[in-house]
Amino acid sequence: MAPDTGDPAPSGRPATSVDVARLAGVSQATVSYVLNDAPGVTISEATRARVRAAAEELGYAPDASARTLRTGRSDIVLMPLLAAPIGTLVLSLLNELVERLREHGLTLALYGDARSRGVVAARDWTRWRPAAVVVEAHRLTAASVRRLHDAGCATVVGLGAEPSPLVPTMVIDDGEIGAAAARHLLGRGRRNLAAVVPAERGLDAFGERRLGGVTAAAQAAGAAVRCVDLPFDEDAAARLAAGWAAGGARPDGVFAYNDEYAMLLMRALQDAGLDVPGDISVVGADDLPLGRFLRPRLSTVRVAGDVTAAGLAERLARMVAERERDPAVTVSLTRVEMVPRESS
Amino acid sequence: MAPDTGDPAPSGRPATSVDVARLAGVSQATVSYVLNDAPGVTISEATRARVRAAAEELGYAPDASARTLRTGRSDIVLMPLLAAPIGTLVLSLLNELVERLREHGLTLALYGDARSRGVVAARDWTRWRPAAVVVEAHRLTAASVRRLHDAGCATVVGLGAEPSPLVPTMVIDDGEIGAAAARHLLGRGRRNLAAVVPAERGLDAFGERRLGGVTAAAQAAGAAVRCVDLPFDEDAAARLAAGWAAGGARPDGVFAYNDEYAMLLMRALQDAGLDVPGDISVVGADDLPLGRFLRPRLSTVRVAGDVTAAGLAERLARMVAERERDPAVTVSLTRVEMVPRESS
DNA sequence: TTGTACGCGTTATCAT
DNA sequence: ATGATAACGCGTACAA
Repeated sequence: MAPDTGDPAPSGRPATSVDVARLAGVSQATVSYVLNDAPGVTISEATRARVRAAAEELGYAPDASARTLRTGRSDIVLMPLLAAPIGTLVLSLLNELVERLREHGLTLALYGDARSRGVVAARDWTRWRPAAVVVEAHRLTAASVRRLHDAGCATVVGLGAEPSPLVPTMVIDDGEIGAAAARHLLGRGRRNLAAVVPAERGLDAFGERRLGGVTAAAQAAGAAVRCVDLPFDEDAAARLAAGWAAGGARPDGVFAYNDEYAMLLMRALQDAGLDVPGDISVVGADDLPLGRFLRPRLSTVRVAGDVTAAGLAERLARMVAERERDPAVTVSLTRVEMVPRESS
Repeated sequence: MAPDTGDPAPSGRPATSVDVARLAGVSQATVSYVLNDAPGVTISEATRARVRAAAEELGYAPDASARTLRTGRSDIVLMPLLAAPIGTLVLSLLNELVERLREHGLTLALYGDARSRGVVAARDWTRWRPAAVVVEAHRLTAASVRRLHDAGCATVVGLGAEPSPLVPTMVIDDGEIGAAAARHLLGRGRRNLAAVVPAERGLDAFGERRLGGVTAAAQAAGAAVRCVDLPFDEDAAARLAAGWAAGGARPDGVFAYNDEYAMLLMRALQDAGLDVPGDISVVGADDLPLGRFLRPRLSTVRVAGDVTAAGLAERLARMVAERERDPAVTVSLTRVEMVPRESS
């Protein structure tokens, strides 16, 4: 561990701008001007240097609350807790997103209040005077958006399946995922489709959307889709597969909610003596690396391949800077791509 | 969408405690006393009711920065960005952890500065006067811990492979994972072990630790361990498997860095005509649900099965309340459990 | 460049 | 027993 040569004066409380001013022999105002590169003030280079040296020597870092209190706006991007589905997408980017936001001077704060919405929630969110609030669009109301703006929030960004009429939205279109899978299966000549979704639906509107996409695409092609609720459980999958193996109304193409469900299902089908894709084609979603280790390799729908944390952070920073409030603005987080492999 | 009956007066800027005082016909101080249930002051129930009603009517929420500025401490738990390995464990709990922290009045803020450490980093972290900082222990130094405490931080919690001499630590003991796997393989009569770890080591001291555990356990039993660097890549795995199938010095038991590596490896071994576990036993780590869908089912080492987000939040809240600073305090986040299945 | 008012909630001190 | 007054924390920005 390297020796830690930090503050030469690790004494008592952190230094304030007054301390810096005293050490540099200038006024507190000058310190502020220099360190913020304030426009419209002229300060000699010599003074600037003295101030900066003093700040460095004292290890000065401006108190965020004091600055926020004065300016009425913090550098916080507040993300009230995301419900599971959106969470998985964003969470996978989280590590890098945080870092990238930092490069734009923004701090990500997570807020845990999954159940409240509307103005009641907005009251809470405004307590830190965030520069931006990024939240599932369905938790917003006209009044809550107004409240956030009134509190100095530069931009309120919605997340959801479709553009919000209230705020600029980042759209996560799960319907398109199901649709891509369905079109693929139909293109392979499958006419009798099934969609396997988690048994506990309603918990996530996610599966619902993916299912909706399948249905729409199939109907457009005049094909049938049946929906199968399946707990994530080997026994349940085995029962389902046994039924299909026994010859009951067996689909010839299945879209699974995600790759994990696809793997569960494929395993069960094979154990029941069915051939994949001979008897039944299987398509998953999310493109887990593990899908390639199956035999046959799992076909899947890849999502958001080109949505990078850097890009998101960049976009967010711009929306803050420009106080973007136009509900017509939408950013699509889901670029969907079918990845055909051997299972279909 | 429900109608949003929030503030009856959605006017201009958010209400302040002065507004509440005026409406309730009391002083600003009284508002503070009432809403904070201040001890040592006596205020009539009638007044309390008036204050609360006024606050409710105005949709009053105290400004967090003002409160922080005054008290010198915020309700923020700051987690400077975590490097990959620890990230996966914590990240999986993140959603719920955030919510649970909220129940204790704490807000989680993520901070993106992965590369700085010591006092330089601590300066940055103190800007929000966090109630707690939770960070990888190796990024701390004596001076930085002092700085954090000086800035009012109630507790600094380290994360790491071993207890830190500086702060109470949450220990993630990866060595024990490798050791559990090795003991299991040895107990199955395997004497010629291999550990498969990611090719780009050093990037994560994680694999290093798991490997160390394997080695130690094997040595204790007088068995051999060879270390194999493997890129996460089907071709590389195929080449490795082909070599072993050709009869070269083939191990009879393999511990893979994690379940994903185990799946990659098992697939390659089987494709190369080797029998698992007949020729080679395979053990992974992390207990991914998908391991059960392999044939044979994947044996694995389960980690942190009983570390819940609620428990962590509870612990953290207590450490804040008690200003826990004793480096002797350690919380183990890794309870390791061998889960034998068919692959070993 | 500097003096100073200001933003808002907390708490010690003082007055009924 | 109840509640008001006022100082304070720290950085920012306007008037001087």
